Amino acid sequence: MPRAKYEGIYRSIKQKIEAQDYPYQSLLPAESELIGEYGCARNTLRRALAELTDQGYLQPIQGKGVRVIYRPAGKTAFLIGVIESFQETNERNGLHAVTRVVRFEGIETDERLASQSGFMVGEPLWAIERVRYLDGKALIRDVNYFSQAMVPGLTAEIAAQSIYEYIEKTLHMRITTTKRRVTVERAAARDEELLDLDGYGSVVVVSSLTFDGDGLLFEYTQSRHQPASFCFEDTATRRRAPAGGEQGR
Amino acid sequence: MPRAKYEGIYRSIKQKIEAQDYPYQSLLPAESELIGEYGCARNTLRRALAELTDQGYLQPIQGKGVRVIYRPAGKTAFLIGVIESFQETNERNGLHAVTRVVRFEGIETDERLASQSGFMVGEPLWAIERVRYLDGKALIRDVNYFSQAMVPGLTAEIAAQSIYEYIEKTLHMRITTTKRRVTVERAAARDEELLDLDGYGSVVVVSSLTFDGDGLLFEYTQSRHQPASFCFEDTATRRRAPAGGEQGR
DNA sequence: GCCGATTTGTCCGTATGTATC
DNA sequence: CGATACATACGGACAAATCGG
Repeated sequence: MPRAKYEGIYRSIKQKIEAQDYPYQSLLPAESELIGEYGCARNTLRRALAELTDQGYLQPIQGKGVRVIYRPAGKTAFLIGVIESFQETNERNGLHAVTRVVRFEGIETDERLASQSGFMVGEPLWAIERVRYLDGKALIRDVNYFSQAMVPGLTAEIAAQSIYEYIEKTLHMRITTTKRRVTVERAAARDEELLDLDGYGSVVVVSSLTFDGDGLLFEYTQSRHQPASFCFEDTATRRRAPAGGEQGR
Repeated sequence: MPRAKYEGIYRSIKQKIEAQDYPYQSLLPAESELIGEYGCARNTLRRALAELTDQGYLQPIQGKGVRVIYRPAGKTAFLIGVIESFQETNERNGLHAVTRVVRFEGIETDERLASQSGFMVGEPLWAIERVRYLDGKALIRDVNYFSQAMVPGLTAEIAAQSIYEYIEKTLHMRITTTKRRVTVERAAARDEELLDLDGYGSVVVVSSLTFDGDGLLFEYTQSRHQPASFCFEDTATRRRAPAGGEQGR
């Protein structure tokens, strides 16, 4: 069960929202009521609500209440603000996935890679290239670089399964933060060769940096997607002032 | 000035990180020290740190400290988890932008639009189509639908400037939450006609729903980008367990 | 391996400010 | 104006993880 009380509350409310027990556009019961229901302090409840707000489920309105702005959506390739492995994503969406490893070797970080990734020049890395098939079509080409020092004992066999599972279950390492950047590039020759591009001349490139539980970089990955199969969702909130100057109003 | 104390602390620390006063990979001073420095309660400081953690600046490590994982990056088209208007984005990046309105009319929500956007069938909308030029090249085609009831008095002239500025400054309405979805589509005939696609046969489509301060939907937009000029960043954090079951470990 | 100091994580209770109705 | 609801801030208590002796 959830280690933390606020997390249990978070899950409970999230579940009620998804079940439309708290329907779209309705107001949640007041904080004071929820506090009674869950038997917790105000701060604890508010922490749970804050998380749901960040994920685009709720919208608090001062002096009025907390509005539900979640609506059931179609299946998507990514969850909002959450790290998921390729495996996990497809299991969640009920798809049959196959991975083929087309390259696996030890290399040393060169200048170009260092500037892209943030690894030190000369640091030994595992360079892995994999093609991901969904329902028989080659849709994603992943190029991973893992620190050899931080992820020892990696093999092509593990790469064919789930590297994340190996890292978490076997090495007992915690994956905590990932920074992603999404761009679109013209398809390289190797993209054309390995992927079913279906007439698209371009690929969606998701570049990501992953940090472990100590805040140390251990992975740099370029994930190149066939465009039609790519989808990404995000929720943003408006901050106070647009950076520059504060005007009175 | 920042209304809230935690926000001042947030900005101060953020600025020190960006100035590499707290360098990449270093540990922040302990909470107890920062509390002394800012003269605040622990919770207040922690709120500021939490925000920086969400934005990918910090990585807290229980029992150890808080690690800085921010590195100065190149200019990007979008900020992480923050709502910005087209105008604001380009001012921040020092680019010269021009907007041309190619369509402006009142319509009623039909079935198809209702299912995409969440507006009620029959609800009167403003339908606006605009092309955005950066340094003389047509890079973005925006198709906006605004609720007439919630955004009265909209004109083509305002659309040529900044609709968000009109909404916030004149209507005194607050923009609070935006849900975005990023996909890639083959270029439509109208994309080819209006945009400088530079040989790309596809466009990046950012569909977004925007809610006002009361949690009510007032805008649905499709923003179609020339692929080369598109960039999107995100920071994700790993949650406890992958949904399914809790295994002991 | 244990213990104690340090540091972050969670939770509580309370007081005050501010927006809505 | 008062009642209600969310927003901010404080201070304290204990738990859990890390690290060094």
